[in-house]
Amino acid sequence: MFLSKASEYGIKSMIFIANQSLINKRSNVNEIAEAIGSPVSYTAKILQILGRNNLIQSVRGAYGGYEIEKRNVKEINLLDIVIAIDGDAILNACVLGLSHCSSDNPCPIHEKYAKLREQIIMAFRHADLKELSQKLDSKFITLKN
Amino acid sequence: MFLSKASEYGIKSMIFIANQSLINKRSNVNEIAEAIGSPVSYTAKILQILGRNNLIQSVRGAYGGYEIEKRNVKEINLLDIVIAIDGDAILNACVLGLSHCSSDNPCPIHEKYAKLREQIIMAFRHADLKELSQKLDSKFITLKN
DNA sequence: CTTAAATAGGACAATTTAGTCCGATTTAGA
DNA sequence: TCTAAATCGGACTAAATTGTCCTATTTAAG
Repeated sequence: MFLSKASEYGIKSMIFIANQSLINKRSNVNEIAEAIGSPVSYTAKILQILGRNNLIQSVRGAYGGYEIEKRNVKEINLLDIVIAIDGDAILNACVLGLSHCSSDNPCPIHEKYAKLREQIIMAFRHADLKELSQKLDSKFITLKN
Repeated sequence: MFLSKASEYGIKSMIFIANQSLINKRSNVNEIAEAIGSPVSYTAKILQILGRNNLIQSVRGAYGGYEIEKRNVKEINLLDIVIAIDGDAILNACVLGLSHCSSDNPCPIHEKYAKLREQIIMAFRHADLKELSQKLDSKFITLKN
C-alpha cells in the first residue's frame, strides 16, 4: 500500500543522512543500512538513484560516503524523494490505473481523488528533511524496528 | 503507487456490477472484464475474493453471474473493497514499513501521516457504490481506456 | 437426463519488484 | 606508489504480484 520498498528505504536513508550531515558527518552505505534496517546492497542502489537526482552528494574512495549540503536540508521534502525513486505517478496517475483518465475523460473517482491527491501531495511536500531528521535526536523516534 | 492491480480491478468490477444490479441485471465475468478492460481469469479470481467477503453475491450455473443486492449498493464503499482485497494495511500500516511503529514508538513521519491517513480513509469511506455506479450512466465517464 | 453456461479453485507461467554479488573505479593516506 | 575503503554499475537471483489454464461443480432449461 502506497510506497514501494525502494521509496521507504530512500526516505529513511535521506532522514538519516540529513541528521548526520547537520553535525558534519558523512555516512557510508553500511552505516546507513544499519541505521535504517535495510539490505546493504539494495540500499546502495537506491543511494545511487538519489545521487543521480542530486538529492545527496556522493563521495567516492576512502573516507567517502554520502552527505547532504546543510543549506539543502530544509529544502528537500518527501515528495522530492518519492518522485526521484518511484517517478511522478504520485502526481498524475489515475487511482484506477486508467492511462487516459482526465477531467475530460474521467473515471468515476476522478474528481474525488483529485482532492485527495492534493492533500497527499501537500502532506509530502510539507514534510522537509530538516524537521524529520531533527526528530531522530529524540531517542523515542526510530527508523528501524 | 497506492492501489494494487487487484484492488483496481476489484473496484472497477464492483462499480460495474452495482450499475447493472440497479437495473436488475446480473453480470458474468466475461461481461465484467470486457466492461472494465481487465484480464478475464484474473478478474474471476478477484470476484471470488469479493464474494467470500460478501460484497457481492455469486450465482453458479447457467444464467448465473454476480450481483449486488440493491439495498447494499449505497452501503458499500471503496474502503470496504480495498480492505477485502489488499487487507487492512490502509488502516494501520506504517508509511515507512516499520512493523512496530505506533504513537509510543513512532517513525519520524508517524504524526504527520496519521492525519493524512485519516483523510485517505475518509475519502475512501465516503465514496459509495451508489454514487459511483450512477456516474457510469453518463457517457463521459469510463471504466476502461 | 443431458447439455450448455456459468462460478470455484488450484496449479502453473510471466512479469515486476526486491535483493545479492562482484568487478571496476576512485581516493585518502601511509 | 601501494593499499584499504569507499561508490558505481551491471548481471544475476529470489520473492511477490499479476495473469493463464484446466478441471470440477453447479444449475437452468430443453
